[in-house]
Amino acid sequence: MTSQTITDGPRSKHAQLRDALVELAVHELGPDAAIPSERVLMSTYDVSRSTVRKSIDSLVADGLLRRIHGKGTFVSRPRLESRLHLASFSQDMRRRGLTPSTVLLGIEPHRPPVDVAAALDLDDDARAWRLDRVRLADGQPIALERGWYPQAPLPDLDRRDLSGSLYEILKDGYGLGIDAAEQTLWGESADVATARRLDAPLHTPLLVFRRVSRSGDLPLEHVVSRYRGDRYQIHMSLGPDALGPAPRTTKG
Amino acid sequence: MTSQTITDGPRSKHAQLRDALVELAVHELGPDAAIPSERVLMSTYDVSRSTVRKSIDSLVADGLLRRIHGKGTFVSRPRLESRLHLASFSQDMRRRGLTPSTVLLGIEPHRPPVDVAAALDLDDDARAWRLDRVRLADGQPIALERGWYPQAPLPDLDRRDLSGSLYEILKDGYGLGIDAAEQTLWGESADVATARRLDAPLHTPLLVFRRVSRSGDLPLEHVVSRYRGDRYQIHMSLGPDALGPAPRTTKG
DNA sequence: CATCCTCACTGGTACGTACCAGACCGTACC
DNA sequence: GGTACGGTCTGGTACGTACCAGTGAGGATG
Repeated sequence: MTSQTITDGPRSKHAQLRDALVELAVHELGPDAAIPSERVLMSTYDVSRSTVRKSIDSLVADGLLRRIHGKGTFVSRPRLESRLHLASFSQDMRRRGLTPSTVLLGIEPHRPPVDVAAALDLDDDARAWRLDRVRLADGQPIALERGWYPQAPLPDLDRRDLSGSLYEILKDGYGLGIDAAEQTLWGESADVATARRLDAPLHTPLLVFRRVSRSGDLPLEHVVSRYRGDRYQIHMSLGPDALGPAPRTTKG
Repeated sequence: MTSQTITDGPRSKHAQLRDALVELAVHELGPDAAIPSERVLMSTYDVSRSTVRKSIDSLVADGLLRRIHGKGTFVSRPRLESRLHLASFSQDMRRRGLTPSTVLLGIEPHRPPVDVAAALDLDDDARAWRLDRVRLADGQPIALERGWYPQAPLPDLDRRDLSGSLYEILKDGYGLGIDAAEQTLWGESADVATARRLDAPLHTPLLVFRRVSRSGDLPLEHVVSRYRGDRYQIHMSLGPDALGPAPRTTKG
């Protein structure tokens, strides 16, 4: 029984309930199982129905649950859960039913390398925040990230709480929501420093993402993330709408 | 003036309001403009605030609007069109400006492993074609593939010319075009046999794709491809679209 | 036995209310 | 002039109520 109670506090009730439902769906129930009805959840957690619905709404949007009118709300098949889209690490992990956390290694202003400066549209002598973090899922190290962020639009970034979703800080703290990104992916093998940070053996295969993210036309992030290839997988659905009208595969 | 009234009827109010807001945001306002506040929209359209919020919620989820607490709700910049590609190796390489070629290692009927049989909807004792190939780009080995194909819908597959695009054979030879796939990607490190086949050093980082492809409801292919992580990169454009992954391969 | 109807569930829509929290501006104060 | 404060905008959270609509089981009816 994990029906922890929902309390008033800094964390919203629907966020707490959402976590409880993820826990329930992933760890106690399984794919295709029905979760308790909305009215049952109301009394179980002592919240209103609109709060229950808001929690479920977000999990449906994330693909973890699906609703069937007149029948109930059900846990989705895992393979439909994770699609490759513009998600932050935190969102990504929650969608997989894992609890994200972060170890902050450091944030300091530095002069970025030329390729980073070019990607962020910075002058050669400009400085930028250099943020190093280890990202964990259920307490296990998954990824090592080095991100670069321009200083001008993001003053005092070093005074923020950088243990959570940076995308939420950008959006809620600066009004700069990430809405597009270009990403390149390749493979590497872990060197000594990376292996130590990820608590992994030397030469562990890594999935390396280089991402440049924008808010509108403004480049806000250049981040290289090294994921443990043995613990992290990417799922993609290549659906029929991806093919376009032509019978042969689309180009460009 | 496009403030059409919201009426009771078969179409929900929040859906009508949503359309009205799209019209307003796209055709009357523009990027970065503020839409009327929620309380103004309430009285303008004579609906409750929760209905207003529900309409805005869905447009925020779609990326058309963004909210800033204390300031207002604003029209987003148009988001990237992102489509994914269901490309074969041959198509993929040609798009990169490289010449694809193939070394056929062998094709034989075998009893597939249980996970493969399950993915292909085969009985436990059924046999399937097992096809091993090395894929090259401009003469250099890039990927090692092991594919499984059901025998029943694909008689005489072993008599075809398997040095080119298998997807073209399926489509032109059997009338079975691949129109959907599920793909999973992770990292591995090359073992001795794989390294030799790819003419690569031991422990070369690999990008491993497992793909199950379908023609309609019929699973036609289960293939595991091991790409050299140092020679092969994947490039993708990511939009905020929750539905829309968008791997777009480019030259690495 | 088959069919229809009712009823008790499920989620879906919509309302109104209350209060909290962030952003901004003008004014009073130092 | 600069600062602090308060009023008043903004969106955010949460409650309760009412009723509509789809589903399915079980009983009444032919």
